[in-house]
Amino acid sequence: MATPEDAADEHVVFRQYLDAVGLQGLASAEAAGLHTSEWYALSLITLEGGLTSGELATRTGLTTGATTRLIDRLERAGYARRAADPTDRRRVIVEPVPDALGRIEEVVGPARSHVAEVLARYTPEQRALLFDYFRRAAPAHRAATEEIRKSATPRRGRSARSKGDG
Amino acid sequence: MATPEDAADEHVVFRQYLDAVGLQGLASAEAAGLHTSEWYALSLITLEGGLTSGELATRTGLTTGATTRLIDRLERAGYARRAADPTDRRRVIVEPVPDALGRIEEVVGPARSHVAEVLARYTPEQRALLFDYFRRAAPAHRAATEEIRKSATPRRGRSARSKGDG
DNA sequence: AGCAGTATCTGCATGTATGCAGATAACCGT
DNA sequence: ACGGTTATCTGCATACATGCAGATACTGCT
Repeated sequence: MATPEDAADEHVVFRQYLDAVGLQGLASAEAAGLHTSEWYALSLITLEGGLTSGELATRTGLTTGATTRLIDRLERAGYARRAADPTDRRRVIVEPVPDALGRIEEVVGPARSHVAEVLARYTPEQRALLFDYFRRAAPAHRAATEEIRKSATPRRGRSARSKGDG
Repeated sequence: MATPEDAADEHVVFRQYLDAVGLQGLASAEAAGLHTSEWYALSLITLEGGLTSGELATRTGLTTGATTRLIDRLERAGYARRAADPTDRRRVIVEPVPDALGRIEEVVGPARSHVAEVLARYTPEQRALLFDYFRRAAPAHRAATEEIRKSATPRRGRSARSKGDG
């Protein structure tokens, strides 16, 4: 289980796995009727429980103006809502609608059952190990995301164009 | 490791894990300078080694016209290229450029190292189990993706509008 | 050879996400 | 109370992905 060949194999296996999970996320987003920026933002606010518009702008890398529209869309789609910040009335706290998670779960449902089938083939001890991994890997992936986003090459249509761009 | 509370816990852990992986995929796509449809298409062609334009259209759910443009963008971005089908000269085979995978790996690099750190904390036997899971889970996620895409509610701006839509 | 069917590409129109800059409202220190 | 600062929103302009319909090139059958 540790020959050089296996290492290369692991490489491929892992890539394909990440790919499959990522693509499933894409499909989920689309099924939920959300574009990636919206999906990303929704993920952020559900994870944090709520973020101010400005925070959301920073985290998504969008301008505050674009973020306002993003929140509009999220609200219109029924996934999030604006709430007042009791300590600062300028601020807008964007929080997930109570059953936003439920609606997402519904979309992701098929995935869950397919994976559940796979998980069912393991012993309780093995499952425990897997969940231990999930627990530890999630923060690692989040850290990686931060890193990737920081290094992201601005794309066509993104910011940093020589001309006005918009 | 199997009380009802843990089940709920597992639910959350798994959701957050999937979320983290999915978001990392999004970040990778963006870092690669690709939109989600392009990322998805690229994934398909690398996985299959090559697809005809029509096949790609079917698999992505786009029209053939939109697919042509998609291929254009993928080509322009240097990830894919058009090749002639020797058996049918009408056909165009879209295949990944030789080092497309390498460029993607580069983008995903940070993720790999973060996760590698996590994996390093396990024993070889445990790692073997984890990779066994990756191997089995990937097809499950792909199946789930298919299912989700099939059930996908056409979104605003998508097809199935009462009027011309475009 | 001719014709119907098929695969891809192109022209045109549209919806939409986004950036930028200015407007508005609220906070905070003096 | 006032002025500077900060948070969000709105108006305008732009780029772009996509759909649809027609054009073009090729295949396979008769």
